[in-house]
Amino acid sequence: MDPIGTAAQKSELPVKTIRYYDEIGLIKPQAHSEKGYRLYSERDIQKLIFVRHVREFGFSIDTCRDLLDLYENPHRTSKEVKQIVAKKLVEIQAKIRAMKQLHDTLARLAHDCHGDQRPDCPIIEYFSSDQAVDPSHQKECS
Amino acid sequence: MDPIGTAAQKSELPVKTIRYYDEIGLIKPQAHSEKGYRLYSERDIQKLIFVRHVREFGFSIDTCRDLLDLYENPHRTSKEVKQIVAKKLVEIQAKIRAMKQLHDTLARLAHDCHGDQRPDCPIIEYFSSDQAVDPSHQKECS
DNA sequence: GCTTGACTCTCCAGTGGCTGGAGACCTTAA
DNA sequence: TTAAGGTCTCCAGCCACTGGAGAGTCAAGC
Repeated sequence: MDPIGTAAQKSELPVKTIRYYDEIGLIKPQAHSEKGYRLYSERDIQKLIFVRHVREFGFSIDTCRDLLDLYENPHRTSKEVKQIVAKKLVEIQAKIRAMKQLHDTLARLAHDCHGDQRPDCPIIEYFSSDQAVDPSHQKECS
Repeated sequence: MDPIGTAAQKSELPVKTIRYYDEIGLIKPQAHSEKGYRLYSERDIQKLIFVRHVREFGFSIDTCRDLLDLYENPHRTSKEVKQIVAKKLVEIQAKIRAMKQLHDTLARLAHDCHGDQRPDCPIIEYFSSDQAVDPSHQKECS
């Protein structure tokens, strides 16, 4: 049973984040010391590592909850897990497409811009124009 | 001189957002009515549209401020504008690369997962393993 | 003139997922 | 015994809004 600092080292998560996960009920320490210190079991630390990985893939805390439930449930089906991941894959694909559009439009504008001492600038003109439209029709990272 | 609702229609921004831009000093209305209603000039509305476009490309409000200054400044150099865009392009490229990594890793895991009624699941195993590393070494959209 | 409905105002709270800091308490080693 | 470091709770802030309450204002129709 490790105090929070040790759990932080083992899980490679900040202490603050681990306390936050406790607060929101994502991962609660198995026990508390007499003086109220959080005490994390090895199993708890495995869960912290699990959540860190899941978060690194951009899943929300809510999805972490779902995946953690599946992780803990011996009667889970791989179908459930795969569905969650498949949905995320579609999201990621959409974001990549949108960001490529943003990139290409910006790159074209930058290419057309002289980048010299004169004020004339197709980039500014593009942002000013009434016709300019978000090329992806959705915001980056939204 | 339009009240905020009309400015919202013309700029295609929510009323709340326009009030927020006033509050943070990004775009202040040219005038106020006797009763304290915000009144936006055509120039103000052009700035709102400008900022909407810039935001749609994922630039921060702070960068909007910089670009708005350049937009307003007849002595700007296109070099300054191009530098800002070039920096953003590098950011976007990095994010696209990172997201592609995430995508490919997730896609591989999904491919390897049977997605049936059994609990065995390479996705869960990957998230559980101590060795699993964020393939991009940076979080999505951070 | 009166009512109705749409518009606007300010102020406060919430979003997600933390992060930082204050101030108090606890533990451990020299 | 003292100092350093760890931990606790609580509150505030980040970004860029968004939602809602409650009050005031405006324009149209009767």
